Amino acid sequence: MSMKQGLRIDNRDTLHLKVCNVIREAIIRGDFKPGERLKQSDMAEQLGVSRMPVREAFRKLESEGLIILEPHKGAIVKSIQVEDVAEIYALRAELERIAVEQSADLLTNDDTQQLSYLADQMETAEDVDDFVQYNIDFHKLLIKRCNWERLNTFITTLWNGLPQQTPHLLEGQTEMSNKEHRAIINAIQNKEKGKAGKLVAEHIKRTGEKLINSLEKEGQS
Amino acid sequence: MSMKQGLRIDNRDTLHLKVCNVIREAIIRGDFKPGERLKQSDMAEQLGVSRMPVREAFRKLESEGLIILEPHKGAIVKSIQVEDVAEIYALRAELERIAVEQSADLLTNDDTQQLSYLADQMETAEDVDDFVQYNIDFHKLLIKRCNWERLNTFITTLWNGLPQQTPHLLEGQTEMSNKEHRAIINAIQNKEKGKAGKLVAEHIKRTGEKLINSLEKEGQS
DNA sequence: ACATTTACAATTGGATCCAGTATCCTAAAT
DNA sequence: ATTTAGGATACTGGATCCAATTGTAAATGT
Repeated sequence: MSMKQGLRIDNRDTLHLKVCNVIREAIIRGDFKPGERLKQSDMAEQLGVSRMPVREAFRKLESEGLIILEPHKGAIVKSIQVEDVAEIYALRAELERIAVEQSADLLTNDDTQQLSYLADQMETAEDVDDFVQYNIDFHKLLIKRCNWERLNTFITTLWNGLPQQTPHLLEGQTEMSNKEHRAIINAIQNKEKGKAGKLVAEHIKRTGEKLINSLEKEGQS
Repeated sequence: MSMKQGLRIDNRDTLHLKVCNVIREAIIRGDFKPGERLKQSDMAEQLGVSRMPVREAFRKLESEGLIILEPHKGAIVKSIQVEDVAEIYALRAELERIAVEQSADLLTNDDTQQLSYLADQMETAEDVDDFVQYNIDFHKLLIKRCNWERLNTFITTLWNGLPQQTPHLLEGQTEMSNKEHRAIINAIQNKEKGKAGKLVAEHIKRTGEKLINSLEKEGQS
């Protein structure tokens, strides 16, 4: 079994999986607006496949909470209220705390170096979009070594739960986040997993509250 | 639009939903053993439907974590290790704590009366199976008024995660549980939702540890 | 005798076809 | 004029059919 170089067949995923991924990305990117109706036939035609893989993709996306499927009616993109944001951040705080506690001891030196690197990048990031991407990588890396499968899927579901187009709302609070990131890294390097978890939870809670504040202000205007 | 009397059509669920429910019950009941292979065609024939609704049901069951679908291979019933039990109870403890905090204020008088009733039933239950059923109802009722949808589905997933055939392992620790149930009810009646949540979490953690102990002892024998 | 290859059977994945339901529009009736 | 019944349309849900992949077992070669 040599598998020397990259002469691999493009992608051995099944079709409905590819379809699912494409649609998921589109929804998270915001290409399909909340409340928008998604038709199997249109989607199938656009992607150049039959309706079947689209149907299966829709089922999966429903289970991930990205769309709602009503019998005989079809799929609509789920829309997000402020209360959803509150829920997502509250749950993220608790679940990622647990995940970090599981993961912390198993992080390699490479991992912690990578964490520092990402913190550097965030501190010197030019625009907010970059910051957001590094931030995502940072949080994903923190829990990378957590072996609890259910926990991981729950967290991913929450991450996918809100379209990633809110970065501008985080403006002007990056300094605080950067401080907290450093504190988290410290705790991990000192093998204080309990503390690391606690810091992560507080960090998420705080950013959640900030985000909700911004949303409510924006709603009023 | 009066809708006076109950002349309703039996069941307007779509077929794949019915199929899904039937299979789920069977797995949870333990009719299909962990590791067992489930064939679409067999299942379809047994249920008297085509393969199509079975396929869709399988997808849903996979998303609930009850089976594993490997491409071009098929479905196998997920098997449970001790570590899974640890995960499930740890997550249940935290998530149900949050859910109770959300739910507590919204519980009606009827609800709390029903809680007391269930506590009574558990205290006087003859055999363990009855106790287990009342216990399930009790915990479900505690979080009944929680409006966080994602949280509810996570908890349901965890509940379905382990086949319900472990009651005999809980033997001889019902007294402790009964005490804890009463304490929880008290906290709720006193509108101390934080305390109620904490008690629930501790209660779940404790039963989880007990269960794991029993499993490990059983494993050795 | 053992390893490797090849052909075949079994099963899932994908496409197409048909049926049933929901929605929208029009026309009729009060 | 407004409401309601009827029907046309369009979409989803379910059945069937075909293709692709995997595993097994036989066959061939070393």
